[in-house]
Amino acid sequence: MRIGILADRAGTTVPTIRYYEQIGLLRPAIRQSGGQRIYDNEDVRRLRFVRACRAFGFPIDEVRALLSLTDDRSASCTEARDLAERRLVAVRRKLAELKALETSIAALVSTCNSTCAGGVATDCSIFEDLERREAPNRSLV
Amino acid sequence: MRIGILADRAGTTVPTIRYYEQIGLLRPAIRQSGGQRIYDNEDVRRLRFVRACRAFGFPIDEVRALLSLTDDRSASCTEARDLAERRLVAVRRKLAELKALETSIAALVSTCNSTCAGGVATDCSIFEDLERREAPNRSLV
DNA sequence: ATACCCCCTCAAGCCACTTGAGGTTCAAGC
DNA sequence: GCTTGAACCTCAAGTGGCTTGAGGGGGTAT
Repeated sequence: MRIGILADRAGTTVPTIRYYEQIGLLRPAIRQSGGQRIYDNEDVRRLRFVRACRAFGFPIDEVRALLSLTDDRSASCTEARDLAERRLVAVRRKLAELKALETSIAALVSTCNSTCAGGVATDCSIFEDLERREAPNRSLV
Repeated sequence: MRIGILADRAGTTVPTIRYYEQIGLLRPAIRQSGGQRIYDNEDVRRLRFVRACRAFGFPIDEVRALLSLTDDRSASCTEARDLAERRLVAVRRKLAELKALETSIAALVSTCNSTCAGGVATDCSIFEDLERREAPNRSLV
């Protein structure tokens, strides 16, 4: 199959596939006489796996590690589990940050609504709140 | 005061301040004879405001908008509130994504622990789960 | 032969900084 | 007055994970 079909089947885009090939995450595709890349069902499976890992938030380097684990009969399952566990910890940390952030922004909005809605912007409570900096420290998005 | 002091007082770094100046988020600093940037307390206030906005997750362009609102006597407070509300919606969306993600990854880990811990990596339940792609669609981090 | 879509490569752009190289300024101590 | 060393300067490139754009070739249906 050609690259556009692979992209559809794996739920991603053509440039992304070429990008993955370029950084060595997917092995170089076989080419037709005209230079066009040709893929098979195994490529669909691998690309889906990569996209699933990415959707789970694994960075590319960890996807690389996971990919190689899927082929390594000498590796232990605990390596995969440990990667997943570390991901889980990271996700939970981010979740806590984001919850605190949600609380803070909601407070920003509701204070403005109850004390100054419709007034002159320069006097808005949001600016006072932002200058007092009650925002949680967080890894900037 | 010099740039290093400003960085400390605003809880950020020297290169970040220069970067903000470069992109026009902070106005160009006055220079000493030797070329070194000099700041005053108003600069501390503005930089703190910028960092607070960033900590709240506002992208640079929105920080720019918020900064100009702080000075614009003809603007309405609702403009600031609307920006904050849109931010709140975005944060809540991300929060929902992250919660779903947490559930999925936790399932990944616990299935592995109960069915295959210590086995050969190639047979790990994590890979089966990832290939079945139960990950939520999400804006990739 | 023509139209048209899909494909190709290479390069640059995005966001918000961070890092590095290589050089200058300034305050303190001798 | 001289040396040291921290703090400063500029300019360029790197980070992650793609996306976008320019400019051209391949494949197939009419």
